[in-house]
Amino acid sequence: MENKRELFQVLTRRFGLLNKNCCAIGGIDISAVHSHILYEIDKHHEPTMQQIAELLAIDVTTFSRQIQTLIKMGLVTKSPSLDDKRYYILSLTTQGKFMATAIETSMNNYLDEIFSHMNEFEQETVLRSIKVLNNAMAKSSVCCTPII
Amino acid sequence: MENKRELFQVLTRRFGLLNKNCCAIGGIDISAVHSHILYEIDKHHEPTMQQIAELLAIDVTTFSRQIQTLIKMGLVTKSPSLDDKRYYILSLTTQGKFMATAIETSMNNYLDEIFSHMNEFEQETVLRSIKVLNNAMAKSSVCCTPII
DNA sequence: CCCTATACTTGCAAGTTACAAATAAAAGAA
DNA sequence: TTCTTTTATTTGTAACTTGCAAGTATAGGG
Repeated sequence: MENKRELFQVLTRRFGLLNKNCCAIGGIDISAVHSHILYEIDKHHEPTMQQIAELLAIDVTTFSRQIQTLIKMGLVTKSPSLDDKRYYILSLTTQGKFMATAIETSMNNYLDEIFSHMNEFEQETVLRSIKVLNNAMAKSSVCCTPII
Repeated sequence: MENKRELFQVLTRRFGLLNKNCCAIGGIDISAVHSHILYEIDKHHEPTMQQIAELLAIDVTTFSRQIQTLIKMGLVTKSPSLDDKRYYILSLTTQGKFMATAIETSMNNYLDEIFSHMNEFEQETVLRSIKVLNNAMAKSSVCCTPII
Protein backbone atom coordinates (compact mmCIF):
# COMPACT_ATOMS: atom_id res chain seq x y z
CA MET A 1 0.00 0.00 0.00
CA GLU A 2 3.00 2.29 -0.46
CA ASN A 3 2.26 3.19 -4.05
CA LYS A 4 0.36 6.43 -4.64
CA ARG A 5 -1.55 4.92 -7.51
CA GLU A 6 -2.62 1.91 -5.51
CA LEU A 7 -3.90 4.13 -2.74
CA PHE A 8 -6.08 6.07 -5.14
CA GLN A 9 -7.17 2.96 -7.01
CA VAL A 10 -8.60 1.52 -3.80
CA LEU A 11 -10.18 4.85 -2.91
CA THR A 12 -11.79 5.12 -6.33
CA ARG A 13 -13.26 1.65 -6.16
CA ARG A 14 -14.60 2.14 -2.66
CA PHE A 15 -16.30 5.33 -3.74
CA GLY A 16 -17.70 3.50 -6.72
CA LEU A 17 -19.28 0.97 -4.39
CA LEU A 18 -20.54 3.66 -2.07
CA ASN A 19 -22.20 5.41 -4.99
CA LYS A 20 -23.80 2.21 -6.19
CA ASN A 21 -25.47 1.62 -2.85
CA CYS A 22 -26.12 5.26 -2.21
CA CYS A 23 -29.27 6.04 -4.03
CA ALA A 24 -32.04 3.54 -3.51
CA ILE A 25 -34.71 5.66 -1.88
CA GLY A 26 -38.35 4.72 -1.45
CA GLY A 27 -38.22 1.91 -3.96
CA ILE A 28 -36.76 4.15 -6.66
CA ASP A 29 -33.21 3.36 -7.64
CA ILE A 30 -31.14 6.27 -8.83
CA SER A 31 -27.83 5.95 -10.61
CA ALA A 32 -24.82 7.98 -9.50
CA VAL A 33 -25.02 10.08 -12.67
CA HIS A 34 -28.68 10.87 -12.08
CA SER A 35 -28.00 11.81 -8.48
CA HIS A 36 -25.31 14.20 -9.64
CA ILE A 37 -27.69 15.77 -12.13
CA LEU A 38 -30.34 16.28 -9.46
CA TYR A 39 -27.71 17.74 -7.18
CA GLU A 40 -26.50 20.28 -9.73
CA ILE A 41 -29.98 21.33 -10.82
CA ASP A 42 -30.86 21.92 -7.19
CA LYS A 43 -27.73 23.92 -6.59
CA HIS A 44 -27.93 26.33 -9.50
CA HIS A 45 -30.42 29.03 -10.30
CA GLU A 46 -32.42 28.35 -13.46
CA PRO A 47 -29.76 26.23 -15.10
CA THR A 48 -29.91 25.29 -18.77
CA MET A 49 -29.27 21.87 -20.26
CA GLN A 50 -25.85 22.71 -21.63
CA GLN A 51 -24.78 24.37 -18.43
CA ILE A 52 -25.36 21.27 -16.31
CA ALA A 53 -24.03 18.93 -18.98
CA GLU A 54 -20.80 20.90 -19.17
CA LEU A 55 -20.52 21.10 -15.40
CA LEU A 56 -20.75 17.34 -15.16
CA ALA A 57 -18.60 16.74 -18.24
CA ILE A 58 -21.35 14.69 -19.82
CA ASP A 59 -21.85 14.70 -23.58
CA VAL A 60 -24.87 16.91 -24.39
CA THR A 61 -26.61 14.24 -26.44
CA THR A 62 -26.26 11.76 -23.63
CA PHE A 63 -27.39 14.38 -21.18
CA SER A 64 -30.47 15.13 -23.26
CA ARG A 65 -31.59 11.53 -22.91
CA GLN A 66 -30.76 11.38 -19.23
CA ILE A 67 -32.96 14.40 -18.64
CA GLN A 68 -35.73 12.72 -20.62
CA THR A 69 -35.48 9.77 -18.26
CA LEU A 70 -35.56 12.00 -15.18
CA ILE A 71 -38.61 13.79 -16.58
CA LYS A 72 -40.33 10.45 -17.14
CA MET A 73 -39.51 9.59 -13.54
CA GLY A 74 -41.23 12.79 -12.50
CA LEU A 75 -38.16 14.27 -10.84
CA VAL A 76 -37.28 17.07 -13.25
CA THR A 77 -39.11 19.59 -15.41
CA LYS A 78 -37.80 21.37 -18.46
CA SER A 79 -39.33 24.60 -19.75
CA PRO A 80 -38.20 26.78 -22.64
CA SER A 81 -36.61 30.05 -21.60
CA LEU A 82 -38.74 33.12 -22.27
CA ASP A 83 -35.75 35.17 -23.37
CA ASP A 84 -34.38 32.65 -25.82
CA LYS A 85 -36.50 29.71 -26.85
CA ARG A 86 -33.46 27.62 -27.72
CA TYR A 87 -32.61 27.31 -24.05
CA TYR A 88 -34.44 25.04 -21.68
CA ILE A 89 -34.51 25.84 -17.99
CA LEU A 90 -34.25 22.81 -15.76
CA SER A 91 -35.81 22.52 -12.35
CA LEU A 92 -36.69 19.86 -9.82
CA THR A 93 -40.26 18.82 -9.20
CA THR A 94 -41.45 18.51 -5.61
CA GLN A 95 -40.65 14.84 -5.82
CA GLY A 96 -37.28 15.68 -7.33
CA LYS A 97 -36.45 18.01 -4.48
CA PHE A 98 -37.54 15.36 -2.02
CA MET A 99 -35.32 12.83 -3.76
CA ALA A 100 -32.32 15.20 -3.82
CA THR A 101 -32.72 15.84 -0.11
CA ALA A 102 -33.14 12.15 0.64
CA ILE A 103 -29.96 11.33 -1.29
CA GLU A 104 -28.11 14.10 0.51
CA THR A 105 -29.21 12.75 3.88
CA SER A 106 -28.44 9.19 2.93
CA MET A 107 -24.96 10.06 1.65
CA ASN A 108 -24.19 12.10 4.74
CA ASN A 109 -25.28 9.19 6.90
CA TYR A 110 -22.98 6.85 4.99
CA LEU A 111 -20.13 9.31 5.34
CA ASP A 112 -20.80 9.76 9.05
CA GLU A 113 -20.70 6.01 9.48
CA ILE A 114 -17.35 5.87 7.68
CA PHE A 115 -16.00 8.78 9.70
CA SER A 116 -17.10 7.11 12.93
CA HIS A 117 -14.19 4.71 12.42
CA MET A 118 -11.71 7.56 12.93
CA ASN A 119 -10.87 9.64 15.98
CA GLU A 120 -11.70 13.33 16.11
CA PHE A 121 -8.27 14.45 14.99
CA GLU A 122 -8.26 12.09 12.04
CA GLN A 123 -11.72 13.21 11.00
CA GLU A 124 -10.64 16.83 10.84
CA THR A 125 -7.38 16.02 9.11
CA VAL A 126 -9.11 13.88 6.49
CA LEU A 127 -11.73 16.54 5.74
CA ARG A 128 -9.08 19.21 5.44
CA SER A 129 -7.02 16.94 3.20
CA ILE A 130 -9.93 16.31 0.88
CA LYS A 131 -10.36 20.05 0.51
CA VAL A 132 -6.67 20.46 -0.25
CA LEU A 133 -6.82 17.60 -2.74
CA ASN A 134 -9.88 19.04 -4.45
CA ASN A 135 -8.15 22.38 -4.81
CA ALA A 136 -5.04 20.74 -6.21
CA MET A 137 -7.16 18.86 -8.74
CA ALA A 138 -8.90 22.06 -9.72
CA LYS A 139 -5.51 23.61 -10.48
CA SER A 140 -4.34 20.53 -12.33
CA SER A 141 -4.10 20.46 -16.09
CA VAL A 142 -4.58 16.70 -16.34
CA CYS A 143 -8.11 16.45 -15.12
CA CYS A 144 -11.16 17.90 -13.74
CA THR A 145 -11.29 21.16 -15.62
CA PRO A 146 -15.04 21.54 -15.97
CA ILE A 147 -16.00 20.98 -12.33
CA ILE A 148 -16.72 24.17 -10.37
CA MET B 1 -18.05 23.69 0.30
CA GLU B 2 -18.79 23.06 3.97
CA ASN B 3 -20.93 20.02 3.44
CA LYS B 4 -19.21 16.65 3.77
CA ARG B 5 -21.28 15.18 1.01
CA GLU B 6 -20.48 17.99 -1.39
CA LEU B 7 -16.79 17.58 -0.72
CA PHE B 8 -16.92 13.92 -1.62
CA GLN B 9 -19.23 14.49 -4.58
CA VAL B 10 -16.66 16.78 -6.15
CA LEU B 11 -13.86 14.37 -5.32
CA THR B 12 -15.75 11.48 -6.88
CA ARG B 13 -16.44 13.37 -10.07
CA ARG B 14 -12.86 14.54 -10.41
CA PHE B 15 -11.64 10.99 -10.00
CA GLY B 16 -14.13 9.91 -12.60
CA LEU B 17 -12.65 12.37 -15.06
CA LEU B 18 -9.13 11.36 -14.15
CA ASN B 19 -9.99 7.74 -14.81
CA LYS B 20 -11.57 8.55 -18.13
CA ASN B 21 -8.42 10.23 -19.38
CA CYS B 22 -6.11 7.83 -17.67
CA CYS B 23 -5.82 4.89 -19.93
CA ALA B 24 -5.22 5.74 -23.55
CA ILE B 25 -1.89 4.11 -24.21
CA GLY B 26 -0.34 3.48 -27.59
CA GLY B 27 -3.57 3.99 -29.48
CA ILE B 28 -5.42 1.46 -27.33
CA ASP B 29 -8.09 2.93 -25.10
CA ILE B 30 -8.74 1.08 -21.88
CA SER B 31 -11.73 1.65 -19.66
CA ALA B 32 -11.34 2.16 -15.94
CA VAL B 33 -12.90 -1.24 -15.26
CA HIS B 34 -10.50 -2.96 -17.62
CA SER B 35 -7.54 -1.20 -16.05
CA HIS B 36 -8.66 -2.39 -12.64
CA ILE B 37 -8.94 -5.94 -13.92
CA LEU B 38 -5.43 -5.84 -15.39
CA TYR B 39 -4.17 -4.38 -12.14
CA GLU B 40 -5.68 -7.13 -10.00
CA ILE B 41 -4.60 -9.96 -12.28
CA ASP B 42 -1.07 -8.59 -12.17
CA LYS B 43 -1.12 -8.31 -8.42
CA HIS B 44 -2.36 -11.77 -7.51
CA HIS B 45 -0.79 -15.15 -7.99
CA GLU B 46 -2.71 -17.38 -10.41
CA PRO B 47 -6.07 -15.78 -9.75
CA THR B 48 -9.31 -17.36 -10.89
CA MET B 49 -12.20 -15.61 -12.61
CA GLN B 50 -14.44 -15.56 -9.58
CA GLN B 51 -11.67 -14.36 -7.32
CA ILE B 52 -11.01 -11.22 -9.36
CA ALA B 53 -14.70 -10.62 -10.02
CA GLU B 54 -15.44 -10.73 -6.32
CA LEU B 55 -12.48 -8.52 -5.49
CA LEU B 56 -13.75 -5.88 -7.88
CA ALA B 57 -17.40 -6.41 -6.91
CA ILE B 58 -18.30 -7.09 -10.54
CA ASP B 59 -21.07 -9.52 -11.42
CA VAL B 60 -19.48 -12.78 -12.58
CA THR B 61 -21.44 -12.87 -15.81
CA THR B 62 -20.38 -9.35 -16.66
CA PHE B 63 -16.85 -10.21 -15.68
CA SER B 64 -16.87 -13.25 -17.92
CA ARG B 65 -17.60 -11.05 -20.91
CA GLN B 66 -15.07 -8.41 -19.90
CA ILE B 67 -12.39 -11.08 -19.76
CA GLN B 68 -13.45 -12.25 -23.22
CA THR B 69 -12.88 -8.72 -24.48
CA LEU B 70 -9.48 -8.47 -22.81
CA ILE B 71 -8.51 -11.82 -24.33
CA LYS B 72 -9.56 -10.58 -27.77
CA MET B 73 -7.41 -7.50 -27.18
CA GLY B 74 -4.51 -9.81 -26.49
CA LEU B 75 -3.94 -8.56 -22.97
CA VAL B 76 -5.09 -11.54 -20.92
CA THR B 77 -4.98 -15.31 -21.15
CA LYS B 78 -7.24 -17.80 -19.47
CA SER B 79 -6.29 -21.43 -18.91
CA PRO B 80 -8.20 -24.15 -17.10
CA SER B 81 -6.70 -25.15 -13.78
CA LEU B 82 -5.04 -28.56 -13.76
CA ASP B 83 -6.39 -29.36 -10.30
CA ASP B 84 -9.99 -28.49 -11.02
CA LYS B 85 -11.12 -27.94 -14.57
CA ARG B 86 -13.98 -25.71 -13.49
CA TYR B 87 -11.52 -23.00 -12.52
CA TYR B 88 -9.77 -20.81 -15.00
CA ILE B 89 -6.46 -19.22 -14.13
CA LEU B 90 -6.05 -15.70 -15.44
CA SER B 91 -2.76 -14.15 -16.41
CA LEU B 92 -1.46 -11.19 -18.35
CA THR B 93 0.18 -11.62 -21.72
CA THR B 94 3.44 -9.79 -22.39
CA GLN B 95 1.40 -7.03 -23.96
CA GLY B 96 -0.95 -7.08 -20.99
CA LYS B 97 1.94 -6.67 -18.56
CA PHE B 98 3.27 -3.85 -20.69
CA MET B 99 -0.13 -2.19 -20.65
CA ALA B 100 -0.51 -2.59 -16.88
CA THR B 101 2.89 -1.00 -16.34
CA ALA B 102 2.12 1.81 -18.77
CA ILE B 103 -1.15 2.57 -16.99
CA GLU B 104 0.62 2.50 -13.63
CA THR B 105 3.23 4.97 -14.88
CA SER B 106 0.64 7.17 -16.50
CA MET B 107 -1.54 7.28 -13.39
CA ASN B 108 1.42 8.03 -11.17
CA ASN B 109 2.41 10.87 -13.48
CA TYR B 110 -1.10 12.30 -13.29
CA LEU B 111 -1.06 12.03 -9.52
CA ASP B 112 2.38 13.63 -9.31
CA GLU B 113 1.11 16.51 -11.39
CA ILE B 114 -1.86 16.94 -9.05
CA PHE B 115 0.38 16.70 -6.00
CA SER B 116 2.73 19.30 -7.45
CA HIS B 117 0.04 21.87 -6.62
CA MET B 118 0.55 21.24 -2.90
CA ASN B 119 3.46 21.95 -0.60
CA GLU B 120 5.47 19.14 0.93
CA PHE B 121 3.54 19.15 4.19
CA GLU B 122 0.19 19.04 2.42
CA GLN B 123 1.38 16.20 0.20
CA GLU B 124 2.28 14.07 3.18
CA THR B 125 -0.88 14.95 5.06
CA VAL B 126 -3.09 14.16 2.10
CA LEU B 127 -1.42 10.80 1.49
CA ARG B 128 -1.71 9.88 5.14
CA SER B 129 -5.34 10.97 5.15
CA ILE B 130 -6.17 8.81 2.15
CA LYS B 131 -4.72 5.84 3.98
CA VAL B 132 -6.76 6.64 7.07
CA LEU B 133 -9.88 7.08 4.94
CA ASN B 134 -9.28 3.79 3.13
CA ASN B 135 -8.94 2.01 6.44
CA ALA B 136 -12.10 3.60 7.76
CA MET B 137 -13.96 2.52 4.65
CA ALA B 138 -12.64 -1.00 5.03
CA LYS B 139 -14.09 -1.09 8.55
CA SER B 140 -17.35 0.42 7.42
CA SER B 141 -20.47 -1.66 7.08
CA VAL B 142 -22.06 0.58 4.45
CA CYS B 143 -19.64 0.01 1.63
CA CYS B 144 -16.60 -1.44 0.23
CA THR B 145 -16.69 -4.85 1.84
CA PRO B 146 -15.17 -6.88 -0.99
CA ILE B 147 -12.06 -4.79 -1.58
CA ILE B 148 -8.84 -6.22 -0.14
C1' DC C 1 -24.16 -44.03 -9.68
C1' DC C 2 -27.06 -40.25 -8.61
C1' DC C 3 -27.62 -35.66 -6.59
C1' DT C 4 -26.10 -31.38 -5.23
C1' DA C 5 -22.72 -27.71 -5.34
C1' DT C 6 -19.58 -24.90 -7.81
C1' DA C 7 -17.27 -22.26 -11.81
C1' DC C 8 -18.18 -20.40 -15.67
C1' DT C 9 -20.87 -19.18 -20.09
C1' DT C 10 -24.79 -17.77 -22.97
C1' DG C 11 -29.66 -15.64 -24.00
C1' DC C 12 -31.98 -12.11 -23.52
C1' DA C 13 -33.48 -7.30 -22.44
C1' DA C 14 -32.62 -2.90 -20.69
C1' DG C 15 -29.62 0.94 -20.19
C1' DT C 16 -25.59 4.01 -21.40
C1' DT C 17 -22.78 6.24 -24.44
C1' DA C 18 -21.25 9.16 -28.35
C1' DC C 19 -20.78 10.41 -33.17
C1' DA C 20 -23.33 12.27 -37.14
C1' DA C 21 -27.19 14.44 -38.80
C1' DA C 22 -31.56 16.93 -38.01
C1' DT C 23 -34.46 20.60 -35.99
C1' DA C 24 -35.36 25.03 -34.29
C1' DA C 25 -34.46 29.54 -32.67
C1' DA C 26 -31.40 33.66 -32.51
C1' DA C 27 -28.02 36.85 -34.48
C1' DG C 28 -25.52 38.93 -38.06
C1' DA C 29 -24.84 40.18 -42.99
C1' DA C 30 -26.42 41.75 -47.29
C1' DT D 1 -36.39 42.20 -45.39
C1' DT D 2 -34.02 37.73 -46.64
C1' DC D 3 -30.00 34.82 -46.51
C1' DT D 4 -26.39 32.76 -43.80
C1' DT D 5 -24.27 31.43 -39.73
C1' DT D 6 -24.24 30.28 -35.02
C1' DT D 7 -26.11 28.10 -31.03
C1' DA D 8 -29.12 24.84 -28.09
C1' DT D 9 -31.17 20.82 -28.15
C1' DT D 10 -32.99 16.38 -30.17
C1' DT D 11 -33.03 12.11 -32.87
C1' DG D 12 -30.79 7.97 -35.69
C1' DT D 13 -27.89 4.67 -35.24
C1' DA D 14 -24.67 1.57 -33.55
C1' DA D 15 -21.55 -0.14 -30.18
C1' DC D 16 -20.90 -1.31 -25.55
C1' DT D 17 -22.17 -2.55 -20.56
C1' DT D 18 -24.83 -4.63 -17.33
C1' DG D 19 -27.38 -8.33 -14.75
C1' DC D 20 -30.91 -11.75 -14.23
C1' DA D 21 -32.33 -16.42 -15.62
C1' DA D 22 -31.08 -20.42 -17.59
C1' DG D 23 -27.58 -23.37 -19.49
C1' DT D 24 -23.11 -26.32 -19.61
C1' DA D 25 -19.46 -28.70 -17.43
C1' DT D 26 -16.75 -30.42 -13.67
C1' DA D 27 -16.23 -31.93 -8.77
C1' DG D 28 -17.54 -34.19 -4.58
C1' DG D 29 -20.69 -36.46 -1.20
C1' DG D 30 -24.03 -39.85 -0.34
